[in-house]
Amino acid sequence: MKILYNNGSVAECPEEEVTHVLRHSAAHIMAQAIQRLWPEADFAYGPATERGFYYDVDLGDRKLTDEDLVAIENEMKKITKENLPFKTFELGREEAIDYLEKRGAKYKVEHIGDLDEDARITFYQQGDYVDMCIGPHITYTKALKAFKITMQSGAYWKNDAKNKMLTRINGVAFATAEELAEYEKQMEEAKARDHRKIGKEMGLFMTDDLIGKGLPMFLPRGYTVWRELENYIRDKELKLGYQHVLTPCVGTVALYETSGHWAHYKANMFPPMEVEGESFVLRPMNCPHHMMIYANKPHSYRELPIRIGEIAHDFRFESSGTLKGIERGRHFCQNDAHLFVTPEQIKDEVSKVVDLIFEVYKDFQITDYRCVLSLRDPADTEKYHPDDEMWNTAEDALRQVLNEIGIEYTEEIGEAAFYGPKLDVNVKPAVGAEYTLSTCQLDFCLPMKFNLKYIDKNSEEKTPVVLHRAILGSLDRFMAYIIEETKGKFPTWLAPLQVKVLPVSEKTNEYAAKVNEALEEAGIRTQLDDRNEKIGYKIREARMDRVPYMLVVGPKEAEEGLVSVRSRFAGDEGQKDLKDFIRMIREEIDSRAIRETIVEENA
RNA sequence: GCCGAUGUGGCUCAAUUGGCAGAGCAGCUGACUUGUAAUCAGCAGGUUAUCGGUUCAAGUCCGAUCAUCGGCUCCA
Repeated sequence: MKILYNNGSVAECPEEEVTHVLRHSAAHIMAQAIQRLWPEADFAYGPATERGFYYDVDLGDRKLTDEDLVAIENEMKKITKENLPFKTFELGREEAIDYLEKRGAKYKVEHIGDLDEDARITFYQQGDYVDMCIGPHITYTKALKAFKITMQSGAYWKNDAKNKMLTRINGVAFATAEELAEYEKQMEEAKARDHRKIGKEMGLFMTDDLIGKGLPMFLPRGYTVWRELENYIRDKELKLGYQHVLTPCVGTVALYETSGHWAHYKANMFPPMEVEGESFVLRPMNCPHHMMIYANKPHSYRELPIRIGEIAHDFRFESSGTLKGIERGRHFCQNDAHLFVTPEQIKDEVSKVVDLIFEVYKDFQITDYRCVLSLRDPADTEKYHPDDEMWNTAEDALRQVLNEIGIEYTEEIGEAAFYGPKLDVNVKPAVGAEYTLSTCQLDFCLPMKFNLKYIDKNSEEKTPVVLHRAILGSLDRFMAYIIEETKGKFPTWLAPLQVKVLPVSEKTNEYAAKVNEALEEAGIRTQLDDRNEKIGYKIREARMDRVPYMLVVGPKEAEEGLVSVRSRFAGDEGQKDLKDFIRMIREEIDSRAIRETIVEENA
C-alpha cells in the first residue's frame, strides 16, 4: 500500500504501519462524511486507536441517533467508492490560523496554539475536506476497505471535564474484511465472558434497584468463591508475618482530615453523618485506621517491619457513570495491608510484596498484565503533597528497588497517589478499560501526618515509612477478573459447586445419596441431583452450571461402590472407586491445582 | 457527574401503521424409571421499570424519575 507523507512524497507503507495509517485516514474520511451530512460540524481531534479510530466533533445542539451513525457509515462507503485522491500542503503559522479561522475551525486553531513555535503545520485534503494533520495518509480513499462505525459517546475537549463535551464517533477499521470479521467475533466472545453476564447465569451475585446502585450482593455461590479467595490470601499473609485486624467501616471526619483524604476525596465519599455534635463518614479506605493501630503503642526498631493486614470493607461514592458490576461498586472489600518499616527495610519489603504478587499470579495463572511505576505530576500542586525532597526520595527509592528486582515496567506521570508513588499492576477486562489489580505504594507522608514514631538503635525517635499494598486488590474486582479469565469455569478449589452426583434413575437415588454424603464428609462442595429426569438432562444442566466433576451412578456402580467420573477437564474419566475419587479430588483442591479445561461446553 | 442508548413473567426473546400482552426455557402437577448435552402431557406465572400526559384505545407516542449498558471525566 502506498502512502502520502506530509512533504508530498509517496512511498510504500511499512508493513507494521499499514493498519495505523488506514485507521487515521478512516477518521478523515468519516469527518468528510460528517461534513457532507452536517456542514456546521466543527472538528476537534480525530486519531487512530487500538482497533480503529474516532473523531471528536462539535455538532452544536445536534444529537445523533443510531440512524445517523448508519448514514455516516453509508456516506463513508460512498466516499471510498468515489476514490478521491489525498493531497497535502503546508502553511505558515499565521497563514494556517487565518485559513482555519475562515473555515470556522476553532478547535484546530486552538490546537495550533498548543504546538511548538517552530512546528510545521501541514494539511491533508481529499475532495472538499481539508484537515490539519501531520499524516501520513493513504493516497486514494478506495484503499479503505474494511471499516464500521461502532458507537457514539460524549468526550470532553482535551479530555478535561471543565471543557465542552463534544460528540465522539467511534469506528473500527482493518486492512482486510477477514480481520474485521475476526474482530467482531472477538467482541462477541468478550461479551459472553463479561463477569456480569456469567455472574447472573451462575447465580454468583445480584443487584436490586431498591438496595441501591453500585451495591451488588453476593449470593451463596458467589460468596463461596469469595470465601475461598479470602481464606487463600489471608492464610498466605499470615504465613508471611502479617497480622490481621478488624476495624470499623465508619470513622470520624477528623480522622480523614488528619490523613489528608478529606481535602482530596471529600467529593467521592458518602456525605458525613452528624450525630451528637460529631461528624462520621463511611470509610473510603482504611489506611488511617491502620495508622492508629500502629500508634496504639510505642515501637522499637526491633519490632519493624510491622505488617497490619485486613480484609476491609470500604465505601466510595463513585460517580454513577463509572459503576460496573462487581468490578467497580460503591461498596468493595480490599485485600489491604500497611507495612511499617525503617528506611533500610524499604527495599526488602517492596521486594517481598512484589514476590507475593507474582506468586499469587502464578497460582491463578495470570499472565496478561502490565506493571506501571506511577509518579506524581510536579506541576499538579493541588493533588500532590508539596514536598519535592520527599517525593524525590520516595520515587527514587521505589524506582531503584524495581530496577534491582528486575521487573519490566513503564513510568507514568501523574498517576501517583497524593501521598506517594506506586507500583501498579494493571490488567484488561473482557469489556472496558484497563484497571489496577495489585498495587504497592511507598508513603513518607501519612506517617508524618499521624506523627508515627519508633525508637531506633541510638534511642532516637524516628518516623517509619509505610508501604500500602493490595495483592488481590479488591476481592470484588479480583473475582470479576477471575470470572472473565476462566469464563466461570473456576479451578476446582474455587468452584462454588465442585461435584454433582447424578443417579441414572430413581432406583439408585439411595446409593447416590450415600455417595453425596461421603463427599460432604470429605469437605467437598457437592450436590445430589435426584430429580426424576433423564441422565442426559442432568448432565446438560450440570455442565451449564460449570461444575467441574459429575459422578454418574447407576446399578453397576452401586453394586461395587464405584462412581463414573465425568469431568470438565477430560470428559469421561471412567469408573473409579469412590474412595479413590475422594482422595484424588481432595488432593486437587488442597493443592489448588489448575486442570486445564479441554471439554468445551455451553455452545 | 456528563454524552448517547436501553428497560416486556425467574431467564432468553416476540408483539404490523397505537387495536384482546405471546413463546421457549426454568417452576409446579401427573405419567414414564431413565446410562453421559433437553421424555411427554397439563397447570400456573404480567399494573410491559416507576409516575404523569396525549388518545375512543398506549408495551408502542410525549414528559419526568429510577436502573442498566457503551463511552468521557474520576479512581485514595
